[in-house]
Amino acid sequence: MDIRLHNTLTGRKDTFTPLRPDRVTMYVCGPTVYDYVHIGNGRPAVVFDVLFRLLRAKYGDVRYARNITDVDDKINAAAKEAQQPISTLTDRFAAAYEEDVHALGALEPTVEPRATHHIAEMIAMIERLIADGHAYAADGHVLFHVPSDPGYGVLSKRSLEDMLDGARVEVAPYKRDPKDFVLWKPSTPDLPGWDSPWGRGRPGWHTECSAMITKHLGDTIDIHGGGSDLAFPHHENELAQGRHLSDGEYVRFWLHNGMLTMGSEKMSKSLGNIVTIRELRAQYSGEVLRYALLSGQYRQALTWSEDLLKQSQASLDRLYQALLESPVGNVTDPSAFKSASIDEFPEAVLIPLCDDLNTPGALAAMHGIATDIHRANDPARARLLRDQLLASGWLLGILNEDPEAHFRAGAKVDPSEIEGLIVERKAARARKDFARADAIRDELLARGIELEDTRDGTRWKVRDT
RNA sequence: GGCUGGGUGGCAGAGUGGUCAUGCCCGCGACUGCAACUCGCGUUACAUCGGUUCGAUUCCGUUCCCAGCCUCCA
Repeated sequence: MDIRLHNTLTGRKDTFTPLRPDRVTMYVCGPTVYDYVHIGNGRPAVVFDVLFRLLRAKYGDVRYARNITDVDDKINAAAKEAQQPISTLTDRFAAAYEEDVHALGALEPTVEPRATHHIAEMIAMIERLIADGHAYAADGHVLFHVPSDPGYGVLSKRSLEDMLDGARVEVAPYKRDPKDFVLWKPSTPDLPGWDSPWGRGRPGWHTECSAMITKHLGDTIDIHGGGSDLAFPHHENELAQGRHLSDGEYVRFWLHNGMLTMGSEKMSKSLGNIVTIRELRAQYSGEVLRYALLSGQYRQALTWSEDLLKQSQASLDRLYQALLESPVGNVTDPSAFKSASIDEFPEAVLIPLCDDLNTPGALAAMHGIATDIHRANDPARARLLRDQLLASGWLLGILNEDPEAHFRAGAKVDPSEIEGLIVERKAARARKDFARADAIRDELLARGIELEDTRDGTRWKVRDT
C-alpha cells in the first residue's frame, strides 16, 4: 500500500518513496528547552511518532532524528534569571521534555541531537557557505545572503517582493539585505559562546538543523517535519542553506503539523494561553492526551479543551472495553507488533493512515473493530479481532495498558475489600435479597467503584463521579 | 495587505458526485431481579448565493466569517 503525504513544497499529497529503497531518513524539529513544554509541543512528537511507526512497518529501517535546541536567547535569559549555567537549565528541561513525550507514548528517536554538541559542524558549514558566496561576515556576525539564493521562498510560497523589507523588525546595519539572516552572532563575556573564525560567539537558530541533518542523516533526507509556524522563516532559511550544502535536494518531503488552539487562538507561550504536558499528566493518562492529539488530522488546527479530553477518555475506554471483554488471542499487548511488517496490520486502519496520516479515520476503524468484537459470537473470531485491535494500537501508540489495570487505575478502595463486598453481594443476590445487593453496589459507587455483572461473574472498575 | 488552510448533526471530527463515517452526549428499545457493560434505533448535518450535472455537502465561481504565517514560536 502506498503512503501518501502532503508535501508543503508541492502543496499537495504526493506518493512517498524513500531516496534509498531500504532506508528512510526523517528529521523533526523539537523544542527549545528553557521551561516545561506545553501540549502544543507534544503534537509533532506524537504525530511524527505515528509516521515513524508506519514507516518502520513498511520499510524496516527508519532513521529518525528529533533535535533539542539548547542554545538560544530565551535560554540565556532564563538561565540568567535562575542564576544557573545554561547547561544546568537545558539538561533539566531536556530531561523533562523526554519524560513528557515518553508519557505521550512516543518511541525513542534513533538520535536526539543537541545543538551545543554540533558547534564544530556548524562552523564548518558556515565556512562552506562563505566560500561558496552565500554568506558573509560582518561586524562579528555571519549572515546568509538571501538574494544569493534564487530558490528562496518556494517552501513558504512567498516571493521576495511579498516580504516587506524590515516592515516589522528594525534592520541591523551590518546586513547587506534586510532578509539576510544570522548564521553566527557574537557573544559578550556573560553569554555562552564558542571560539570561531569570527570571534567568540554562538550559532543562529537555523544553523543547527542543517548541521545536524547533514551529520546524522546525510545530505539529502526524505522527510522533515515540524509545526506549521516553523515553515517561515525557520524552514525556508534552513532550505536556503541546505540546498547549497547538499548540491541538490535537501529535503524531499516537508511536513507541517497544524497548531493547537485554546478557544480560537493559537496556544503559545508568548500569548500566555498554554497548558503544560506536565500539568495535564497530573489529571489524565498519557494515552488520553495522545488520543486527544490524534483525534484530529495532523495538518488541521485542533482545539484543545477540557471537553476534548473527556471525550478522548470515554472513547479510549471504549476500545479498552473491547479488549476487556474478548478472549486473549495470540498476543497480549501492542508491543508484540513492534517489528511486524505492514501486511500484519488491519487494512481498515492502514488505509486512512497511509492517506496522509488520517488518524481520526484510523481511530474510527479501530472502533469498528471494537464493535465487531462485541458482535462476534465465535470466540475464535473474537480472538482474531482482538489481535487486530492490538496491532492497530501499536501503529497509533495506544492500548499499551493491561485492560483490567486500565479500568482500575487510581482506585481509592482496597481491592480485597471490594472483592469481599462482591462475594457478599453475590450471596445476597442468591437469596434474592436485592435490597442488600443494591446497597453494596450503591455504597461502592459512592466510593468511586462501579460493579458490572457479567456471565462470568462480577467485575469492578474505577468510575469518577 | 500578501501567502496558506478552514467553515459538516448538541460536541469533537473524517469523508464522498447518487446506500453508512466514527466517537462523546442525549432519548427510546433489547439484555438485566434492577443497574452497569453491550447490541439496535434516532426525521432535510454539510456557512452563503449562483453555476455545471439526470443528481453536489462533495466540482467551479460569488459573498460572509474564522485561524495560521509574514517577529520568537511545535
